[in-house]
Amino acid sequence: MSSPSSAPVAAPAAKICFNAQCKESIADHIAPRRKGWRLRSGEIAELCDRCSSAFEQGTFCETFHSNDSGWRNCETCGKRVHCGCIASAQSYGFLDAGGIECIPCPRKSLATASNQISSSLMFMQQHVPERRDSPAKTWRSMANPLSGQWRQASHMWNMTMQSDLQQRLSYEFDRPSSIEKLAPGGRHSIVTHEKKFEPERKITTDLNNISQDKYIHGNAGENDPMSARKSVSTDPCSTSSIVNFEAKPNSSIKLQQSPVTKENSSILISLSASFPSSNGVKDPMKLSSNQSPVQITTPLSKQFYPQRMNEAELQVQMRNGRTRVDAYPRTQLLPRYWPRITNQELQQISGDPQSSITPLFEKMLSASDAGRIGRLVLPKKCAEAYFPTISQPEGLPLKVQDASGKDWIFQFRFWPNNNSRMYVLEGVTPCIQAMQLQAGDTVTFSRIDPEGKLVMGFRKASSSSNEQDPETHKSSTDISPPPEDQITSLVQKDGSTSKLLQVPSKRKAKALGLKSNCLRIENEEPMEFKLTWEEAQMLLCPAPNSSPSIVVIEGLEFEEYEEAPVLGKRAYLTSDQAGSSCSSAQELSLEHIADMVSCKSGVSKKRKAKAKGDNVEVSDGLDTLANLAILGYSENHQSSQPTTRHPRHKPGCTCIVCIQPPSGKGPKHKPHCTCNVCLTVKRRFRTLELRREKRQSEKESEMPGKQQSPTLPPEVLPQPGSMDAASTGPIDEVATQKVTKMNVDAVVDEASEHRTTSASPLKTPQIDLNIQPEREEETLVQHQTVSLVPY
DNA sequence: GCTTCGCATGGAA
DNA sequence: GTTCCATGCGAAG
Repeated sequence: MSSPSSAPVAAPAAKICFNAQCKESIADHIAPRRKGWRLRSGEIAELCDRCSSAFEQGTFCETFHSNDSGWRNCETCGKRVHCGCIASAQSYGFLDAGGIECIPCPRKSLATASNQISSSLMFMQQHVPERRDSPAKTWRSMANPLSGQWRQASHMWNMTMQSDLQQRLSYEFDRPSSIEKLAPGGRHSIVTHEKKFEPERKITTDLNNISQDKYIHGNAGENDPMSARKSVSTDPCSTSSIVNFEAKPNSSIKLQQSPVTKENSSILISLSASFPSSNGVKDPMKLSSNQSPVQITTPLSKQFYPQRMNEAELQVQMRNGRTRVDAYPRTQLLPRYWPRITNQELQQISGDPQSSITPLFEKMLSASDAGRIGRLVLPKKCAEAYFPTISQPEGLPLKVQDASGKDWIFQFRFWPNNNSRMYVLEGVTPCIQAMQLQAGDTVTFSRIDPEGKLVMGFRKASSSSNEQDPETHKSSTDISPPPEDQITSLVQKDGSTSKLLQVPSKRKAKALGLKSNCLRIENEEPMEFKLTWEEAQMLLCPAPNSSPSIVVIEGLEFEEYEEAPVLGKRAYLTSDQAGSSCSSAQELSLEHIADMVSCKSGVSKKRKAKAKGDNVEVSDGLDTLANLAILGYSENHQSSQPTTRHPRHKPGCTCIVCIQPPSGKGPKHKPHCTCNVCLTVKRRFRTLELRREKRQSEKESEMPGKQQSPTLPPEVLPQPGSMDAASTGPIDEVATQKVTKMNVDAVVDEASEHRTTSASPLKTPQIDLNIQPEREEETLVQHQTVSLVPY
């Protein structure tokens, strides 16, 4: 350290220590200047010896800023880190799951940590009552699917003891309200952590936090050998007991003796550790929609339903002769049930920024789930882990909120099955229909805290198709967060003329019902669905029950739809009852068309019953396939939330759909209107016109007298005057109107972007915005006789 | 005859 | 071998 005695001899060479609270003079001709932190200017702060030493030793802020605000604790080692000044700005990093971590932490030995975890858990295991049904299966991370860090860490935990411990500790684990309720004032709330470094402080936290911490930093046992301190409190509301696992600073787990042996008592176990919340407000594993990145509570907990579970149920949680805690390994959910909900979905569901949402599980709908029976088979472990305990087969009604905030009442029940139970949610048909779900789609169950509300979200097959097959989690050590944006990026990078989507064949095939004739994918290899843009366009039809509003632009009328177009209906047309291919709209009967249009909810049961044949099954599968062409459909498509946003489009999109106000709202368009909507429509129409002319001229020059596409054999080419290549017969006007009504943008948007962009002043008396751009030459000709726009 | 309910069955994990 | 669960199927309404 420098001292005042080292003051500069020559004044011009003297400098002042950059530390404002020091201001020691530095004489560079006596001793080289010591470097400190990097300044915003890019230079390095020059410090005196004393300050520099403190900085190098990491005690600078402790010395000079101890009373300042901004102190936080490293999520890993618990060390205090000052986050409120530039001097320490590079001494810590933000964790994905929230909180901060001092830089040296990740450098610590992982192997050491792993060993210590083993020993710790072994020790704990010895003190936990034996389970009769403790499976000797490898525990797989149930942890936050968005936390790659934790998932990687937990993946190293392939130990039975972990599994067992996890099962024991999971019960009531992340249920702050219940914990607080059961042990009022006894411990810190999970949700409200304060960040102070208190050696013996007890903070309920998640096992995953601790395990993660141990794994990453490996200092758990180094500085603080495991010590046990019994801390048992009796649940005031039931016979449940609370077992606290406490930890000193820098230790991860301190074993508490498990006191619970009563057959009919429940165990409420929590872990106490000195790893305070990262954000100082909420549990780091909790999600708050206003947090970014999104943090999710690990789906370990047994959901508590104070509003439903009476005391008797709490006390009598035996099932099949087993106690509740011994019932089943609640946390050993199969990977396919791991919630892989995306940030967007979570935030959409959460709504209230003050609430945190805990993804519980998800399930891909089977054919029977999505069928008419109205029974959604629940994975047993999920049902027992996250739903209320039911002792009678009749079960109880369960209120579930969907993503749009609508409440649904399902009957949560079970029936005996092979000395076991089969859990179902009954009465889900309306909800599934409202969500337009089908086999292959995924429903997600989450819980919103603190109210404990069950929320059911969904993800269309299009959104999940690119997600990593959960089965791969078994072997993969590199578990990455859910590819929430994969779909988008996929399409964006292949957005020219085709959408490439991959479907995990195994899962898909299973979800669609191997026993049935639903779309069955035999190949283990990922199946690629390639849709040309034209094909995708042909899948579009107006949303059911949506009525267009007419917008007049330059004397032309356009139909505007509030709801996004429905995709996948082309698939319905591809097979008739006889199984023959039908690719032309005019071959449809009116009934088919009506079925198609009323796909949302207007299909009567009888009609659906009649459609039980291959036709519908094929359509189901192909509908799913067709839906792959959409992005974010499930997220944005909420019939209860009117929007003009096209499902493929993202915030900030300036396309015609996204920039126009909802139908019936906003200013009326006049022929010379110069609003964005009108300008866009005009520009794109001109583009189409120009392209049509260009192609016509090309055809005439290259193939005079021949009106067919060079890529198609003559036998499949449209006859003169036909609507398009797929339309070879007379056109049912009603059918045409229904089939071809679609959002303006859905048709012309990509046409203008993927094709010529030069403008043309050409106009035609009628603009058919329902044309297929590849066929616009024929379509526009057809316009002379077929108008889809009501006058 | 249709729908719903409850259970059984059997393939898959 | 056990358990789970998708689905079939018969009985009842």
